[in-house]
Amino acid sequence: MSGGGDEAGQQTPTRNLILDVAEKRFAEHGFAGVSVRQIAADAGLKNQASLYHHFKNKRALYEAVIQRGMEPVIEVIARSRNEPAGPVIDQLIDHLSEKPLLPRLIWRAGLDESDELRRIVAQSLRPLFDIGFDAISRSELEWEDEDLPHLVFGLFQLIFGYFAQLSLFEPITPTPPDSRAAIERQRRFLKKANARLMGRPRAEKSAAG
Amino acid sequence: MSGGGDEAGQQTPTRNLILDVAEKRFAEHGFAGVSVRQIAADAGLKNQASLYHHFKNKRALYEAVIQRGMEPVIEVIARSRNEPAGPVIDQLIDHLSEKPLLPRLIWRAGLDESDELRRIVAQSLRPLFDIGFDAISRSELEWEDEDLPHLVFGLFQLIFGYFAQLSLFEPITPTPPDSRAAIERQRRFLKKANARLMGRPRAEKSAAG
Amino acid sequence: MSGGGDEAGQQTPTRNLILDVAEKRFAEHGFAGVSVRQIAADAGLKNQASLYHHFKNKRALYEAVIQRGMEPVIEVIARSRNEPAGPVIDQLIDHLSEKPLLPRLIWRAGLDESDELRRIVAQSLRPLFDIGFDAISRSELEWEDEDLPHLVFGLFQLIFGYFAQLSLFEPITPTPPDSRAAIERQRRFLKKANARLMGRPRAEKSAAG
Amino acid sequence: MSGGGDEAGQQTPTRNLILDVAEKRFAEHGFAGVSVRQIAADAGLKNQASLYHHFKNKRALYEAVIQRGMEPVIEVIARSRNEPAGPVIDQLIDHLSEKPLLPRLIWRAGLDESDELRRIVAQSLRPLFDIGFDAISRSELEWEDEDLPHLVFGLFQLIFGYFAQLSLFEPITPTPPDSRAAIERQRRFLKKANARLMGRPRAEKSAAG
DNA sequence: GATGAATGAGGATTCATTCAT
DNA sequence: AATGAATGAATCCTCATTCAT
Repeated sequence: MSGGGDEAGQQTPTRNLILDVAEKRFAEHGFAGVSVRQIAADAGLKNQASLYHHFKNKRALYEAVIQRGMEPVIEVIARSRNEPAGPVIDQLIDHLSEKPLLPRLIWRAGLDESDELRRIVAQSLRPLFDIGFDAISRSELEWEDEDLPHLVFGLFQLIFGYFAQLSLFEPITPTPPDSRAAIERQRRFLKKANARLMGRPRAEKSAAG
Repeated sequence: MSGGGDEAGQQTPTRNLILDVAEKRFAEHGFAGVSVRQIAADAGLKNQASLYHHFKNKRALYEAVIQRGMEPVIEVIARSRNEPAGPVIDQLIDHLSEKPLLPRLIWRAGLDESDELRRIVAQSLRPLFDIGFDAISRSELEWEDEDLPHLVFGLFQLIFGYFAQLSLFEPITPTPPDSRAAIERQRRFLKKANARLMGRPRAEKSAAG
Repeated sequence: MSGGGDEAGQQTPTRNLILDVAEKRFAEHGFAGVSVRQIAADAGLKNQASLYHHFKNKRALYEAVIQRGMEPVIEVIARSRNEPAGPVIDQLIDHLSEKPLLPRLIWRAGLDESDELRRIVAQSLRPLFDIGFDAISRSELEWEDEDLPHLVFGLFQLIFGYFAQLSLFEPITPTPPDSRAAIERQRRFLKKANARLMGRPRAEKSAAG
Repeated sequence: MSGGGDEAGQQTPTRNLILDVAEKRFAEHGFAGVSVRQIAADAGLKNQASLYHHFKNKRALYEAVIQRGMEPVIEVIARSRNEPAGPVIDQLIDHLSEKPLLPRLIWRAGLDESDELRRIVAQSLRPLFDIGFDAISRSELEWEDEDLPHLVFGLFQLIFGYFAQLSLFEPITPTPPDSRAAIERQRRFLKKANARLMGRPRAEKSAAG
């Protein structure tokens, strides 16, 4: 849960600076769309060679970025074990909306590239999925067992997808999708949607009965 | 001197062949992750130069691929006007699962690149969103007006996201996410989810009662 | 004196059109600086291939342009045989200032490229040089025989150089170097310079004495 | 990330070597007529990429070549301030004949390309023109004021033109135009011509009187 | 006489990476 | 820890040219 990783991640300031700018670039343009030169330049290095002092190669840098990016998400999730879904969603939204690069980074990594990368991401998301399963199993709703993975994955799509693909949302929303207001609407929407999907209907039913 | 006018799209076989292989590559690796050389080679061209007879440059080819890819989706949607949501979902799933490259292509284009590309995609999705609005407005559910865009966008995420990010789903599903069985489960899940989100359950409930 | 050349120069309108636009481009950017594609496009051809119906290859086109360009210059010079230098200068200036591409074309060809080209140009200029020799030999001035080629070549430089390198003249002239006024000044200058160089001054001197 | 600041011109040996071979090539074939690959190869680089460590791009290299080439010319001229025209001509001839690439380089740059280049050249020649004006204004000759720029420019043509277009001179000279003998003849010619143009005649007149 | 298509070679430039300093 | 220099391979794209139609 510490993250670990190939080179254990020493914490020099330059290394962190590189990770910062790389995160930004990779989130925006993907692995293949970014050059080492650009990252080095953004990090204030006068030479690309310097970067190789901190990371074995471009791919290692990419993976370090992903790993570092996933860490806080994992923490948020870990902290939420045994909490009800509502607060988890809240915390995820808080985190994702404060670090807008993160969802795109994860989104891309899941879409992109080698098995290796996807394994990292999938593995990191595992706890989130588990929480989902837990929460569902505590609720009394008529989903069949075989539906559960689809439901969990769907919730993941709803939560992360919004922040990852903000720009596609733009044409149909009155205020910019990354505005405070829009994010709060999305928060409310997600909670309602979650409630409906997770079985509030039943509650309503019993209330109605 | 050639270029294949922006939207004209003459239908020479070579041009189509190029589009086919480019679609595959772009869907798999994204714009920056594919080289013109590779596409040309895949298309059986002895030389990259030949490709430039059909497309002004790499980007133009990419956009042509997107445009061609979006077309059938748009048709499916257009045909579904005034139909209930259920069948629309069915048709979308049929289409997306038969053309597995398409969702990833769209997903990437929405994530990626220039405003231009995103405009194409967003514009193409517009009718889908409109159908969503229509369907919702006909249902009797307690969504507030300002929630509607979020709901519509959420449904889009649920439908396309599954096919676009199959591989992230793999660790938590018993059968491969692109297997017949998994797709049918996803279909059922989507319909149930849609029903719950859209509020139809109520009708069913009352009917059942 | 007809020009002749490799392919005898049929006179189709397209061929002439190509020559026109090629002349312009070659004069402006030199042989290597122009692409066949550009010339074809300028000539309204939809395809570069069409150009090869009229000229064996790029080089042949270039030579045809030079040859065609030199022709009228040669004629002007030929007509001037046995005339005094003054009128020859006048006619040359008239011609060069009306066809501003010509001097640059010749200038470049003399500077550029293969022996072949330079031979064409040098050969075409031969009569001009001969006229120079004639005129000088008729004047009574103290140039020694071995100076004569230098003098003749110098006059060539003065006459053609002005029009070929207008832009270098720009910073030191009050009116644009290709303006009517500037050209008339250059005309007057050339005549005076010629008179001084060729020895007419003497006549003036003796007249003055 | 490198680039060799616009006018800084660090003096690494490789950089100078590149400049040397580029000067030669550019003088002979012009900007468009030379490939970066050729220059890199001539400079002993195993790879074109190395060249880009020293110059941002081909054009920057070209401009550096021009700038470096103009420098000594400018110095020669600067040193000659307030000297009579004769010695200036001598020094220019010495310099130009020892560096035979230079005149062609300048000639081409003045003929060629972007405003930028021409500005560099024109600006560099400015002092030469000024010296010309000075010399003329000290002589007592009947040129009218408005003729002066033309006269100065004419002298420039005579001096540089010979060396720039040697090959056109070849057919009419007994010894090769770049032979010692021919250059000395040109030197004598230029001085005589200068004397005649600049008004020494008068001096002769007064001497005769 | 004109054109669409194709192609080998080469254009400039950038890639990620290494190595000596 | 950082950098200047170098490099092989690859990038996208254009070159001049040919050929079937």
